[in-house]
Amino acid sequence: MAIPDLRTVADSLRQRIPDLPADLARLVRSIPSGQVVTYGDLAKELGDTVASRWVATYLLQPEGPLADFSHRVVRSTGEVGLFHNGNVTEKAQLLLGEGTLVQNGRVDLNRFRWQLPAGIKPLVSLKSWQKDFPLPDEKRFQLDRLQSIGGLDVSYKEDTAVAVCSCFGSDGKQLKQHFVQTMPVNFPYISGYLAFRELPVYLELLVQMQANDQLPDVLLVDGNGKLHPRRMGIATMLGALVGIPTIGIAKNQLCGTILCEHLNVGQWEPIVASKNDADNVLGYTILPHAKTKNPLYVSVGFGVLEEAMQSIVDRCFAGHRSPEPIYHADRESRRIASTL
DNA sequence: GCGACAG
DNA sequence: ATCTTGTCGC
Repeated sequence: MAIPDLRTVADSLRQRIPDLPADLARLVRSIPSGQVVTYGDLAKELGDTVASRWVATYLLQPEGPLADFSHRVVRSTGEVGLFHNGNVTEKAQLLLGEGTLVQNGRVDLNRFRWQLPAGIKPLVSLKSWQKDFPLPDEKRFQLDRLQSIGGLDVSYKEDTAVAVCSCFGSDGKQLKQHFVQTMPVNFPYISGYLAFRELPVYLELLVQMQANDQLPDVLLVDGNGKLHPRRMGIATMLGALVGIPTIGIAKNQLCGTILCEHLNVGQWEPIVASKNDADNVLGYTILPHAKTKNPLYVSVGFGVLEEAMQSIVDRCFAGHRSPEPIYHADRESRRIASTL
């Protein structure tokens, strides 16, 4: 696959990403006085209950934009729950003032629960996009012609993302140069949907690198590839969008089952879909060195076979937990974000 | 109460 | 990811 014009790719991707905070705001404002919904009701209406945590933290922000409405959102047990200003008594008083009975700190959901109207569920659309994500023909990856390895990571200063791509030689240890891209972010972090938060800034970064004719031969991405509930983590989506081989490198396990009971340093151990589906290898876990007891979770993104993936990642280990290109991108993006 | 979810 | 004081170890 030839590398497409990334300006076009970046623009069309951004158009397909929903405005989740606006969708949540519309739902919360639609709750009538005298009625309540739960955090999970809102998440379900957005399309995935996994978004419950984001819904709760968003509504509980101290100076949040929905402060005038969020008292109508309670826990699934009926408990009134926390309030954005820390004053749980005020939340109960506001509910009582609207005619919503609060007894022993709880609302009777059978009586006061508002049925949110069924609408377009943005997270359902994103899930089906991931499930059917178009995977172009993979360029035959030549390990012996590998010249540059890029490491990608993002840090944040409030709602500004700072993405860095650190370019290393094929030895995986020598830094050649690095590129930086900053962009405001709107899409929240929701487990399983990381790509929709971080792809826009990555693509803008790669647009810049393409203009300088400095795109690496392979990209190590902070996050997962195939090791994902829908087998479509950020590394896979990014690789398929830009036509560059990618590898996903995560510091925490998102899904899957590790069959072996003990990890030996430097040894690649498979992560399978489940005990019942033990032939379905989604990725690998590896302990980079004896100093850390925390392993990494590595999976194929796009356009790389597992053998080449292991060879590339192995040569990038040099005393840190993360492969050097990712380690450098992480440190540099964090440093720049802290100056904003 | 338990499980628990990349960044 | 970020927030955040002290603390442990090389």
